[in-house]
Amino acid sequence: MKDVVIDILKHNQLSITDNRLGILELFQKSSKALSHADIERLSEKHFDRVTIYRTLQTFVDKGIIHTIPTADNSIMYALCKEACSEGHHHDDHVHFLCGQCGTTYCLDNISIPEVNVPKDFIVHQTNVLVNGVCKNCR
Amino acid sequence: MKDVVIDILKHNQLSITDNRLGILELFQKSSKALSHADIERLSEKHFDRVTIYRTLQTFVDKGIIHTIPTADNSIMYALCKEACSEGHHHDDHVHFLCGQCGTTYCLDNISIPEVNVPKDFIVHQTNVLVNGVCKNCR
DNA sequence: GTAACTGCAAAATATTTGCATCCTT
DNA sequence: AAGGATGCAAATATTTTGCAGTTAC
Repeated sequence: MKDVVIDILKHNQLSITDNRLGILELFQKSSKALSHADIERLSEKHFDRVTIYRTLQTFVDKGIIHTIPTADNSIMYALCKEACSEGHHHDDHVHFLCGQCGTTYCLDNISIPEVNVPKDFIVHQTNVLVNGVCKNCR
Repeated sequence: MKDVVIDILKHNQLSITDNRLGILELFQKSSKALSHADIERLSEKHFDRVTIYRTLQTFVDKGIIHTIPTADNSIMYALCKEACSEGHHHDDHVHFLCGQCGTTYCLDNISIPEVNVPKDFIVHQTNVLVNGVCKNCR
């Protein structure tokens, strides 16, 4: 586990620090997307609020995690698949938000359907956010 | 124009006030989605910041406007189609966010494709957010 | 040793709440 | 007249910035 996390940091030319290891492990351990508040709450050692902001931003910039647009506009983060690289995200999977427990899932296996936009528009990326009830809450 | 706006308010048992008329007209006039900041900036009479918050919330509750989940997690609002009613939104259209000018469009004519989720999940609503470049910016 | 990272303080920004006043019906 | 809507002040919450001290390499 820790090795994987260290590898990720090395691959992205980031120095190995407690903070980054801890936060990245949280993502590894979690099958769900995490908010800034989740991270503050879940991490055993207390990480400074500001450092968490900066770490998350760094990870997003490096393509290690991605943000998820949610219906209630809270910011959620989740690990990217390998295809992501700096400045270029390819998270073309479906996100599912459970209205009961508030959990956000990345449904990695389900690919995004083609969406037809007007001819004059250029599509870079498509996000699909499904709201409903997850398997644990029904 | 004003008549339409007044009708909308009446249909929703909301009293007719300058504030609501003004904000609702902004949405009518705009082909794009608006943020709280947009509304503060665009409205001719200065509306109190707090009142705008409350008005937007009221409109969302009543199903007059809906929020749009954006990739950068700013909150955008746009008029709902008639099918929306209190507590129940049916905005199953595609939202398009232009990375150049930052404009959010509701592509009303383009319906949401079916998304297959795991059998254990119940789908209530699907949002599709397309990022790219709009016709004006290419 | 040096550059990058962190934590604290504080600034800037965004959102919510309470309450007295005003406006719509 | 009565209830809802507004605006102001202020409380909270969220995010950003500056900087000095610490850590990774």
